[in-house]
Amino acid sequence: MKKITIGEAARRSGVKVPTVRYYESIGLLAAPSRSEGNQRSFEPADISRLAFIRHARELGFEIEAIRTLLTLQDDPNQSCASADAIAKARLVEVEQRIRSLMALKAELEMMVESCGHGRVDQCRVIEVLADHGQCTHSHH
Amino acid sequence: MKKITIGEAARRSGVKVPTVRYYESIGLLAAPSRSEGNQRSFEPADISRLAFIRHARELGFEIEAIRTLLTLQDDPNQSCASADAIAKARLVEVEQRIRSLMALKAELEMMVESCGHGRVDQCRVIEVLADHGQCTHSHH
DNA sequence: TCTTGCACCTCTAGTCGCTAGAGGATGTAG
DNA sequence: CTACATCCTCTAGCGACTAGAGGTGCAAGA
Repeated sequence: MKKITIGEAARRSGVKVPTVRYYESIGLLAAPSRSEGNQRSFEPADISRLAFIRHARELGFEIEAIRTLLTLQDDPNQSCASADAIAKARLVEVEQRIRSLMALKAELEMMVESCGHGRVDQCRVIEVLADHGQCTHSHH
Repeated sequence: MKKITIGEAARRSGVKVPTVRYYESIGLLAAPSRSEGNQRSFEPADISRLAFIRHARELGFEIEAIRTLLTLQDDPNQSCASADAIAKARLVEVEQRIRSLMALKAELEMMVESCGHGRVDQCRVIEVLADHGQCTHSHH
Protein backbone atom coordinates (compact mmCIF):
# COMPACT_ATOMS: atom_id res chain seq x y z
CA MET A 1 0.00 0.00 0.00
CA LYS A 2 3.01 2.29 -0.15
CA LYS A 3 2.43 4.89 -2.82
CA ILE A 4 4.90 5.15 -5.69
CA THR A 5 5.23 8.70 -6.96
CA ILE A 6 5.95 9.47 -10.58
CA GLY A 7 9.52 10.44 -9.70
CA GLU A 8 10.05 7.14 -7.93
CA ALA A 9 8.47 5.24 -10.84
CA ALA A 10 10.76 7.08 -13.24
CA ARG A 11 13.83 6.32 -11.18
CA ARG A 12 12.97 2.63 -10.83
CA SER A 13 12.01 2.05 -14.45
CA GLY A 14 14.59 4.26 -16.10
CA VAL A 15 11.90 6.18 -17.99
CA LYS A 16 11.93 9.95 -17.52
CA VAL A 17 9.08 11.66 -15.65
CA PRO A 18 7.62 13.57 -18.61
CA THR A 19 7.89 10.42 -20.71
CA VAL A 20 5.86 8.46 -18.16
CA ARG A 21 3.12 11.08 -18.44
CA TYR A 22 3.44 10.93 -22.23
CA TYR A 23 2.99 7.14 -22.23
CA GLU A 24 -0.10 7.54 -20.09
CA SER A 25 -1.45 10.20 -22.46
CA ILE A 26 -1.15 7.92 -25.49
CA GLY A 27 -2.71 5.01 -23.63
CA LEU A 28 0.40 2.84 -23.43
CA LEU A 29 0.15 2.87 -19.65
CA ALA A 30 -3.17 2.83 -17.80
CA ALA A 31 -3.91 6.01 -15.84
CA PRO A 32 -2.89 5.28 -12.26
CA SER A 33 -4.93 6.20 -9.20
CA ARG A 34 -4.36 9.60 -7.63
CA SER A 35 -3.56 10.86 -4.16
CA GLU A 36 -5.80 13.36 -2.38
CA GLY A 37 -3.72 16.14 -3.83
CA ASN A 38 -4.18 14.77 -7.38
CA GLN A 39 -0.72 13.22 -7.62
CA ARG A 40 -0.22 9.95 -9.48
CA SER A 41 0.23 6.83 -7.39
CA PHE A 42 1.72 3.86 -9.25
CA GLU A 43 1.63 0.12 -8.56
CA PRO A 44 4.64 -2.21 -8.86
CA ALA A 45 3.04 -3.66 -12.03
CA ASP A 46 3.28 -0.21 -13.62
CA ILE A 47 7.02 -0.18 -12.99
CA SER A 48 7.38 -3.53 -14.80
CA ARG A 49 5.32 -2.23 -17.69
CA LEU A 50 7.46 0.89 -17.93
CA ALA A 51 10.64 -1.19 -17.85
CA PHE A 52 9.19 -3.39 -20.60
CA ILE A 53 8.46 -0.33 -22.72
CA ARG A 54 11.88 1.16 -22.08
CA HIS A 55 13.68 -2.01 -23.02
CA ALA A 56 11.61 -2.37 -26.18
CA ARG A 57 12.34 1.26 -27.11
CA GLU A 58 16.06 0.64 -26.56
CA LEU A 59 15.73 -2.23 -29.01
CA GLY A 60 14.24 0.25 -31.46
CA PHE A 61 10.67 -1.04 -31.49
CA GLU A 62 8.15 1.60 -32.47
CA ILE A 63 5.40 2.62 -30.07
CA GLU A 64 2.72 0.85 -32.11
CA ALA A 65 4.74 -2.38 -32.12
CA ILE A 66 5.15 -2.07 -28.35
CA ARG A 67 1.42 -1.53 -28.00
CA THR A 68 0.87 -4.86 -29.76
CA LEU A 69 3.50 -6.62 -27.66
CA LEU A 70 1.89 -5.28 -24.49
CA THR A 71 -1.54 -6.49 -25.61
CA LEU A 72 -0.02 -9.94 -26.12
CA GLN A 73 1.58 -9.82 -22.72
CA ASP A 74 -1.73 -8.89 -21.11
CA ASP A 75 -3.39 -11.93 -22.66
CA PRO A 76 -0.99 -14.85 -22.13
CA ASN A 77 -3.20 -17.53 -23.69
CA GLN A 78 -2.62 -16.18 -27.16
CA SER A 79 -0.17 -17.63 -29.65
CA CYS A 80 3.12 -15.82 -29.62
CA ALA A 81 3.26 -15.84 -33.41
CA SER A 82 2.59 -12.09 -33.51
CA ALA A 83 5.34 -11.32 -31.02
CA ASP A 84 7.68 -13.52 -33.02
CA ALA A 85 6.73 -11.77 -36.26
CA ILE A 86 7.29 -8.33 -34.76
CA ALA A 87 10.71 -9.31 -33.43
CA LYS A 88 11.67 -10.91 -36.75
CA ALA A 89 10.62 -7.82 -38.68
CA ARG A 90 12.68 -5.68 -36.33
CA LEU A 91 15.64 -8.00 -36.81
CA VAL A 92 15.41 -7.59 -40.59
CA GLU A 93 15.28 -3.81 -40.16
CA VAL A 94 18.32 -3.82 -37.90
CA GLU A 95 20.31 -6.01 -40.29
CA GLN A 96 19.44 -3.72 -43.18
CA ARG A 97 20.42 -0.66 -41.17
CA ILE A 98 23.75 -2.23 -40.21
CA ARG A 99 24.55 -3.04 -43.84
CA SER A 100 23.73 0.49 -44.87
CA LEU A 101 25.79 2.02 -42.06
CA MET A 102 28.79 -0.16 -42.96
CA ALA A 103 28.66 1.23 -46.49
CA LEU A 104 28.48 4.77 -45.12
CA LYS A 105 31.38 4.05 -42.80
CA ALA A 106 33.52 2.90 -45.72
CA GLU A 107 32.65 5.99 -47.68
CA LEU A 108 33.33 8.34 -44.77
CA GLU A 109 36.66 6.65 -44.06
CA MET A 110 37.69 7.11 -47.64
CA MET A 111 36.70 10.76 -47.52
CA VAL A 112 38.55 11.44 -44.30
CA GLU A 113 41.69 9.52 -45.26
CA SER A 114 42.08 11.19 -48.60
CA CYS A 115 41.65 14.70 -47.24
CA GLY A 116 44.98 16.41 -47.74
CA HIS A 117 44.16 19.05 -45.10
CA GLY A 118 44.76 21.76 -47.63
CA ARG A 119 42.29 24.19 -49.09
CA VAL A 120 38.69 23.34 -49.82
CA ASP A 121 39.22 23.20 -53.56
CA GLN A 122 41.47 20.19 -53.09
CA CYS A 123 39.32 18.60 -50.41
CA ARG A 124 38.00 15.14 -51.10
CA VAL A 125 35.31 15.45 -48.45
CA ILE A 126 33.60 18.25 -50.32
CA GLU A 127 34.40 16.75 -53.69
CA VAL A 128 32.92 13.35 -52.94
CA LEU A 129 29.76 14.92 -51.61
CA ALA A 130 29.46 17.08 -54.69
CA ASP A 131 29.86 14.18 -57.10
CA HIS A 132 28.35 10.92 -56.03
CA GLY A 133 29.87 9.21 -59.07
CA GLN A 134 33.25 9.34 -57.33
CA CYS A 135 32.27 7.26 -54.39
CA THR A 136 32.56 3.52 -54.24
CA HIS A 137 29.15 2.55 -53.08
CA SER A 138 25.82 3.07 -54.75
CA HIS A 139 22.60 3.56 -52.86
CA HIS A 140 19.46 1.51 -53.53
CA MET B 1 18.62 29.53 -71.18
CA LYS B 2 16.31 26.54 -71.01
CA LYS B 3 14.23 26.69 -67.86
CA ILE B 4 14.44 23.85 -65.39
CA THR B 5 11.14 23.32 -63.60
CA ILE B 6 10.97 22.08 -60.04
CA GLY B 7 9.79 18.67 -61.26
CA GLU B 8 12.77 18.42 -63.60
CA ALA B 9 15.14 19.56 -60.84
CA ALA B 10 13.66 16.95 -58.51
CA ARG B 11 14.02 14.20 -61.09
CA ARG B 12 17.62 15.13 -61.91
CA SER B 13 18.79 15.58 -58.33
CA GLY B 14 16.86 12.78 -56.73
CA VAL B 15 15.32 15.16 -54.18
CA LYS B 16 11.51 15.18 -54.01
CA VAL B 17 9.58 18.24 -55.16
CA PRO B 18 8.20 19.28 -51.74
CA THR B 19 11.66 18.72 -50.26
CA VAL B 20 13.20 21.11 -52.79
CA ARG B 21 10.72 23.77 -51.69
CA TYR B 22 11.48 22.92 -48.07
CA TYR B 23 15.23 23.40 -48.63
CA GLU B 24 14.52 26.75 -50.22
CA SER B 25 12.33 27.74 -47.27
CA ILE B 26 15.09 27.01 -44.74
CA GLY B 27 17.67 28.83 -46.85
CA LEU B 28 19.72 25.81 -47.83
CA LEU B 29 19.06 26.57 -51.47
CA ALA B 30 18.86 30.12 -52.81
CA ALA B 31 15.42 31.12 -54.06
CA PRO B 32 15.52 30.62 -57.84
CA SER B 33 14.15 33.07 -60.37
CA ARG B 34 10.53 32.73 -61.42
CA SER B 35 8.73 32.43 -64.73
CA GLU B 36 5.97 34.87 -65.72
CA GLY B 37 3.44 32.57 -64.16
CA ASN B 38 5.38 32.53 -60.85
CA GLN B 39 6.90 29.11 -61.36
CA ARG B 40 10.42 28.35 -60.13
CA SER B 41 13.14 28.23 -62.77
CA PHE B 42 16.36 26.51 -61.67
CA GLU B 43 19.92 26.72 -62.96
CA PRO B 44 22.21 23.71 -63.48
CA ALA B 45 24.20 24.84 -60.40
CA ASP B 46 21.05 24.35 -58.31
CA ILE B 47 20.85 20.74 -59.45
CA SER B 48 24.45 20.16 -58.31
CA ARG B 49 23.70 21.75 -54.98
CA LEU B 50 20.60 19.60 -54.51
CA ALA B 51 22.58 16.49 -55.41
CA PHE B 52 25.24 17.51 -52.87
CA ILE B 53 22.57 17.91 -50.20
CA ARG B 54 20.93 14.63 -51.07
CA HIS B 55 24.19 12.74 -50.92
CA ALA B 56 25.11 14.32 -47.61
CA ARG B 57 21.66 13.47 -46.20
CA GLU B 58 22.11 9.87 -47.36
CA LEU B 59 25.35 9.86 -45.40
CA GLY B 60 23.33 10.98 -42.38
CA PHE B 61 24.70 14.51 -42.07
CA GLU B 62 22.30 16.87 -40.32
CA ILE B 63 20.96 19.91 -42.11
CA GLU B 64 23.10 22.28 -40.03
CA ALA B 65 26.26 20.28 -40.85
CA ILE B 66 25.32 20.42 -44.52
CA ARG B 67 24.80 24.16 -44.25
CA THR B 68 28.40 24.46 -43.01
CA LEU B 69 29.72 22.15 -45.73
CA LEU B 70 27.91 24.19 -48.36
CA THR B 71 29.38 27.43 -46.99
CA LEU B 72 32.83 25.85 -47.28
CA GLN B 73 32.09 24.75 -50.81
CA ASP B 74 30.97 28.25 -51.76
CA ASP B 75 34.27 29.69 -50.51
CA PRO B 76 37.03 27.41 -51.85
CA ASN B 77 39.98 29.37 -50.48
CA GLN B 78 39.21 28.28 -46.95
CA SER B 79 40.99 25.51 -45.15
CA CYS B 80 39.14 22.25 -45.34
CA ALA B 81 39.79 21.56 -41.66
CA SER B 82 36.13 22.21 -40.84
CA ALA B 83 34.89 19.84 -43.52
CA ASP B 84 37.33 17.25 -42.27
CA ALA B 85 36.18 17.71 -38.66
CA ILE B 86 32.53 17.36 -39.64
CA ALA B 87 33.21 14.18 -41.59
CA LYS B 88 35.31 12.75 -38.76
CA ALA B 89 32.60 13.49 -36.20
CA ARG B 90 30.06 11.81 -38.43
CA LEU B 91 32.36 8.79 -38.77
CA VAL B 92 32.56 8.43 -35.00
CA GLU B 93 28.77 8.63 -34.76
CA VAL B 94 28.35 5.98 -37.44
CA GLU B 95 30.83 3.64 -35.76
CA GLN B 96 29.04 4.05 -32.44
CA ARG B 97 25.68 3.39 -34.08
CA ILE B 98 26.99 0.26 -35.76
CA ARG B 99 28.33 -1.11 -32.47
CA SER B 100 25.03 -0.47 -30.78
CA LEU B 101 23.01 -2.04 -33.60
CA MET B 102 25.22 -5.16 -33.54
CA ALA B 103 24.38 -5.60 -29.86
CA LEU B 104 20.68 -5.20 -30.61
CA LYS B 105 20.96 -7.68 -33.46
CA ALA B 106 22.48 -10.28 -31.15
CA GLU B 107 19.74 -9.76 -28.61
CA LEU B 108 16.96 -9.93 -31.20
CA GLU B 109 18.43 -13.10 -32.70
CA MET B 110 18.51 -14.71 -29.30
CA MET B 111 14.89 -13.72 -28.70
CA VAL B 112 13.69 -15.01 -32.05
CA GLU B 113 15.65 -18.26 -31.93
CA SER B 114 14.47 -19.21 -28.48
CA CYS B 115 10.83 -18.56 -29.25
CA GLY B 116 9.09 -21.92 -29.04
CA HIS B 117 6.13 -20.69 -31.13
CA GLY B 118 3.81 -21.73 -28.38
CA ARG B 119 1.68 -19.56 -26.18
CA VAL B 120 2.67 -16.12 -25.01
CA ASP B 121 3.33 -17.27 -21.45
CA GLN B 122 6.21 -19.39 -22.73
CA CYS B 123 7.44 -16.82 -25.21
CA ARG B 124 11.00 -15.64 -24.80
CA VAL B 125 10.39 -12.54 -26.91
CA ILE B 126 7.92 -11.18 -24.38
CA GLU B 127 9.87 -12.54 -21.44
CA VAL B 128 13.16 -10.95 -22.39
CA LEU B 129 11.48 -7.62 -22.96
CA ALA B 130 9.78 -7.85 -19.58
CA ASP B 131 12.97 -8.63 -17.73
CA HIS B 132 16.08 -6.92 -18.96
CA GLY B 133 18.20 -8.95 -16.54
CA GLN B 134 17.73 -11.97 -18.77
CA CYS B 135 19.40 -10.51 -21.77
CA THR B 136 23.06 -10.81 -22.52
CA HIS B 137 23.98 -7.25 -23.16
CA SER B 138 23.68 -4.29 -20.87
CA HIS B 139 23.05 -0.78 -22.02
CA HIS B 140 25.24 2.07 -20.83
C1' DT C 1 -10.29 27.58 -79.70
C1' DC C 2 -11.40 24.83 -76.21
C1' DT C 3 -10.68 21.56 -72.97
C1' DT C 4 -8.43 18.07 -70.52
C1' DG C 5 -5.25 16.98 -67.25
C1' DC C 6 -0.91 17.23 -65.17
C1' DA C 7 2.37 20.06 -62.89
C1' DC C 8 2.85 23.89 -60.41
C1' DC C 9 1.70 27.49 -56.54
C1' DT C 10 0.96 28.75 -51.24
C1' DC C 11 -0.43 27.61 -46.85
C1' DT C 12 -1.44 24.87 -42.88
C1' DA C 13 -1.21 20.88 -40.25
C1' DG C 14 0.46 16.32 -39.31
C1' DT C 15 4.17 12.78 -38.50
C1' DC C 16 7.24 10.42 -34.38
C1' DG C 17 8.68 10.33 -29.75
C1' DC C 18 9.54 12.90 -26.97
C1' DT C 19 11.41 17.57 -24.46
C1' DA C 20 11.10 22.27 -22.59
C1' DG C 21 8.85 25.80 -20.39
C1' DA C 22 5.13 28.52 -18.08
C1' DG C 23 2.49 29.00 -14.15
C1' DG C 24 0.67 27.00 -10.32
C1' DA C 25 -0.36 23.23 -6.46
C1' DT C 26 1.36 19.77 -3.13
C1' DG C 27 4.24 17.50 0.10
C1' DT C 28 8.08 17.21 3.34
C1' DA C 29 12.07 18.53 6.28
C1' DG C 30 13.86 21.67 9.44
C1' DC D 1 6.08 28.32 9.21
C1' DT D 2 8.95 28.57 5.73
C1' DA D 3 11.79 26.76 2.27
C1' DC D 4 12.25 23.91 -1.40
C1' DA D 5 11.80 19.84 -4.14
C1' DT D 6 8.44 17.58 -6.56
C1' DC D 7 4.24 17.34 -8.53
C1' DC D 8 0.21 19.10 -11.69
C1' DT D 9 -1.73 20.72 -16.56
C1' DC D 10 -1.13 22.87 -20.71
C1' DT D 11 1.03 24.47 -24.84
C1' DA D 12 4.71 24.73 -27.99
C1' DG D 13 8.95 23.13 -30.02
C1' DC D 14 12.44 19.78 -32.05
C1' DG D 15 14.20 17.65 -36.98
C1' DA D 16 13.28 16.78 -41.51
C1' DC D 17 10.18 16.28 -43.87
C1' DT D 18 5.13 14.70 -45.81
C1' DA D 19 0.22 15.25 -46.83
C1' DG D 20 -3.60 17.74 -48.09
C1' DA D 21 -6.61 21.70 -49.38
C1' DG D 22 -7.66 24.93 -52.65
C1' DG D 23 -6.19 27.32 -56.44
C1' DT D 24 -3.21 28.67 -61.01
C1' DG D 25 -0.21 27.73 -65.23
C1' DC D 26 0.78 25.43 -69.26
C1' DA D 27 1.22 22.18 -73.17
C1' DA D 28 -1.06 19.01 -76.23
C1' DG D 29 -4.98 16.86 -78.48
C1' DA D 30 -9.94 17.36 -80.64
